[in-house]
Amino acid sequence: VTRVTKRGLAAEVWRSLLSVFYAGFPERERVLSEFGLTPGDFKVLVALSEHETRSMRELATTWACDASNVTWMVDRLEHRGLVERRTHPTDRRIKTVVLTPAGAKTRREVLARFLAPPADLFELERSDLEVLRDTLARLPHRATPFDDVT
Amino acid sequence: VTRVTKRGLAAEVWRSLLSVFYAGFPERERVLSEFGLTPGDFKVLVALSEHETRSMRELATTWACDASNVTWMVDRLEHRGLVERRTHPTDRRIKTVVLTPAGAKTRREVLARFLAPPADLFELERSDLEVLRDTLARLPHRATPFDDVT
DNA sequence: TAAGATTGATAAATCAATCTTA
DNA sequence: TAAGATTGATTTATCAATCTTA
Repeated sequence: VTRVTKRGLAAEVWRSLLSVFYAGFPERERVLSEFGLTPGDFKVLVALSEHETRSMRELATTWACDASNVTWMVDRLEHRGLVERRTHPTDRRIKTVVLTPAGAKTRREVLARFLAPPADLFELERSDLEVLRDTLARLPHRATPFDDVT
Repeated sequence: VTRVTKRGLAAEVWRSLLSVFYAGFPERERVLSEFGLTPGDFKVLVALSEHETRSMRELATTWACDASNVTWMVDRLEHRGLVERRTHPTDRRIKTVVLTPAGAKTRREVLARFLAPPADLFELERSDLEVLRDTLARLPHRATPFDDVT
């Protein structure tokens, strides 16, 4: 009898998932240029939410990029009127970044495109999708930058 | 009775998959800097395989980036001795990019890290992983740039 | 004429200081 | 001292021509 290791199983599953992600790569790039956003701009928009604010440092660690990069990305978004810098009420070192109404709108629109399930998923039967949903629900829950988007 | 649309189901599934994908983002960035590869370098390495060659244009369309960008990325990799440019046998306009033995080795090593399933997947029971594997196997098969990696 | 690739100019991201406040 | 953020210099990536071959 063939004995498939748990590691082997996980590897097969991960391959399938990666192929779905990579298939959508060109489309995601198109969406960004449609909205006139650089990958960096997008990262900042996503990491912010309409109800929570983030500091420059938090934005940098969220995306594993340099703090100076965040300064630059927020500058661009601020000039476009999509975000604003505020000074932290108690710690004057911290700059807090908040979405403007226009920024919240852009964020909703671009995320709606990103969060739309890829066409391949619709190829599955309804019952298959239910199985996937129920099984994936048992994964440890990880916070995402788009948890607030409905 | 609540009626969940197929679209709603797919959206839930996609959210779960995205959260897994985004959780691994910082780690993937770390791997790249460990190997001294820019995201562009990585894209070229992945898109090549040990048995197939790709033209500059094919590399550009695979990753939805500009052809001039590919010129630049291949330059860097060629200086590091990881790839070589060859002239196409019949069409002298085309430059074919091939992996050197060192490039093939680097590609295997970095892909081994990228293709390693994230720790969260191992949190699932063996039976859950089997269900995922079998269900995902019914997705339409899409070629990935790493199909050749075992 | 058009496709493939490169070059040169611009924009964006990263790295190494610097400045401010805790 | 150290954390948070910014500035300036360097590296990468993108955009607009240019060059070569089909």
